[in-house]
Amino acid sequence: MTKQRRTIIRVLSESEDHPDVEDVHTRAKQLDPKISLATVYRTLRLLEEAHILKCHDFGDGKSRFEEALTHHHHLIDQKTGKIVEFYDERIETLQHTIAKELGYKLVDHRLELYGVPWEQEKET
Amino acid sequence: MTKQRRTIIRVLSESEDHPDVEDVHTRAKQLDPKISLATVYRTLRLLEEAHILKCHDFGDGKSRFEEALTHHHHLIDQKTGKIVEFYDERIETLQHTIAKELGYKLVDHRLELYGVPWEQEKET
DNA sequence: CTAGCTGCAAAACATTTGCATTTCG
DNA sequence: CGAAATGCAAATGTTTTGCAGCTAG
Repeated sequence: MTKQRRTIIRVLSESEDHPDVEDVHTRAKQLDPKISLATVYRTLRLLEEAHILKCHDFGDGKSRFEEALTHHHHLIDQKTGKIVEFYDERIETLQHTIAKELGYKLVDHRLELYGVPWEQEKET
Repeated sequence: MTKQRRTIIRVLSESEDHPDVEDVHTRAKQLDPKISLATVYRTLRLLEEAHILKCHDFGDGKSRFEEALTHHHHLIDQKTGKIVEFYDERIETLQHTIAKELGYKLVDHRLELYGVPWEQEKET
């Protein structure tokens, strides 16, 4: 448990959004200016493997991280890029049912909705 | 409409799986040995933008492609890497409902299930 | 003290791009 | 012919790694 790891954990626990690695590095440097990008990468991977963080890929080529405190999914606002978190028991149940119907035990799942604010369906 | 593009389209329409770019390039070279990787990348992007192909990211860092003939989702077998395709109206409906409840019009969505064959839930 | 972590710079990937050349229509 | 596509190699962006020095316990 080094100073750098504590710093990175703190950055994530103080983040309300879904920062990418660069973001985490920038925020971490605020607290410890000489922390390196490699350490950020290594620590994030470590924390993800320990199921302390969740890693997402929202379509841009970057990995975004958040604490794995609660299980939830994301709706990405195509207009503004805003990310709305949600949890819905009906989805959870249905996914287990479907997996079972296909002969599988559900181990994990990924769900992302992409939407535009209602009443605003014009294209770019 | 060049020979290379025809070749790449043919490769995809003859593929039953979800090849990554390297796979497509390898298969295309069978038909036209001097086709370049850059052309494969350019053409795949083009076909995706034309909604002729769908691009997926199943967790390894590679883009995998398939024809966009039918709307469906994927269950990835964690044991064997096998990909099972499925379509379920209940999921479709529910996703629209949830988006609407959050104040959004659903434009697109991504769903992947990760599972292990039933009766075989041991870890690696 | 010493196993394990860090920082740095270099390497490894997947993907994109500039440009001279070729091809399609 | 002229616009658009190709091939090559170099560039890009993200993530990983080798290694010497530093740190926590």
